[in-house]
Amino acid sequence: MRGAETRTEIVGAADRLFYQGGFAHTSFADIAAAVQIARGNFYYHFKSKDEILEAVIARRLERTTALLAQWDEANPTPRSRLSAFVRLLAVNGDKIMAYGCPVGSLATELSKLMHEARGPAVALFDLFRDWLAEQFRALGCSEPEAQALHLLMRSQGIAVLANAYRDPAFVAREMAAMEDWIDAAITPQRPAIP
Amino acid sequence: MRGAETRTEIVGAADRLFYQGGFAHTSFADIAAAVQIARGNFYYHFKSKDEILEAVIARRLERTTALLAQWDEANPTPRSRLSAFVRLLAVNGDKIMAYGCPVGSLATELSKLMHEARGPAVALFDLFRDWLAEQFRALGCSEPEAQALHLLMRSQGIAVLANAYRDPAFVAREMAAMEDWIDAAITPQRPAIP
DNA sequence: GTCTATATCTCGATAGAC
DNA sequence: GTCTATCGAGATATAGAC
Repeated sequence: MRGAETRTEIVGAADRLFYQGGFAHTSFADIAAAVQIARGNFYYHFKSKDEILEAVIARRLERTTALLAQWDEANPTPRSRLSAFVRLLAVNGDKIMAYGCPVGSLATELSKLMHEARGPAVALFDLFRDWLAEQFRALGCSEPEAQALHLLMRSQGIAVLANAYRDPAFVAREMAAMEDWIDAAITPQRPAIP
Repeated sequence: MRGAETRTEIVGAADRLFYQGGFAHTSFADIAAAVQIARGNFYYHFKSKDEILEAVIARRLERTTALLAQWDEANPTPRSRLSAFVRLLAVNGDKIMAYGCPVGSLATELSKLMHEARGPAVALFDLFRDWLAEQFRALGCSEPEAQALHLLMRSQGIAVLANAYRDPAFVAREMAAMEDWIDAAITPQRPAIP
């Protein structure tokens, strides 16, 4: 029963290497070196490289779902849950500055490769979008989906520029701006001239 | 003197193919098929694939500089110039939904490849950042560089999600939100309690 | 299950005829 | 300047011993 364990290690290493170096640029030799197994051994666990990618995306979907559930548990109010999302940019700050956002960069790469796994990769965005929309809905906002996509859009823009410029001050400033935008978005609108 | 013409065609085709399919995934065979020359002929014009990438980035820097100058000429006010930047998302809407932003996706890819041309690719961001900051400065804003990076951040986030979801309504909505943000940013602040 | 050895392909790059 | 022919490296994938 060592097999299942090896398979898990392969998927974990592939997940990390696909994030750090991209899917196409990561070879079996790279993964084999990380897991310390022979190249030929891959094909006992996976039929092809695309099948490893499928498993990596499935793993990310599981872990993201678990992360969102953990955020639900740790934060009692929808407002504090939105802050948990914003804080992810700080928690993963160093990785984002080095490699960008794992969700966005994979979706962009698979789009350019016209890879069939592009759809499943975009499903990772769906998880965040639906969870964010749920929070805005709970706060009584009028357009929870649009507001969810707006926050997702900001996180992606921040990740791209954080990776380009590698400036922690930029990330901190834009995180604060996200918090301000959230506060304004969930404040009931008053007419300009009362 | 056909040589210079061929070189220009190679760089133009490489520019388009690097954008559509990514740098690493685009082969000499792909470029050769587009320009209709033999593979071996590349090495009369370029020493290596990296040298073609250098030429592509140089071409993009030139063309972006020309675009910004054209925006300056066509728009008399700094405010209308900022709108020209926003409108780029609509002008290139179909390409962005299909391939993402050419600047952001190249910078992200070269970062993952740890390619030496990452710096020159990020210089494309600098052109937009400095030009945007110039407009905010002309409008008397207090933090023109930060505001420039904020607009750049939004355009990148919109491009990533536009490529993921391919929803023109999302792009249109976020373009309008960018215009609203600009109007609020350039409005002289009044104290909350007059 | 894991290994070694190898087949097959594509890539970037080179050599030399024209 | 452009071509054909080809090299060597590295990729995915397969075959078969253990």
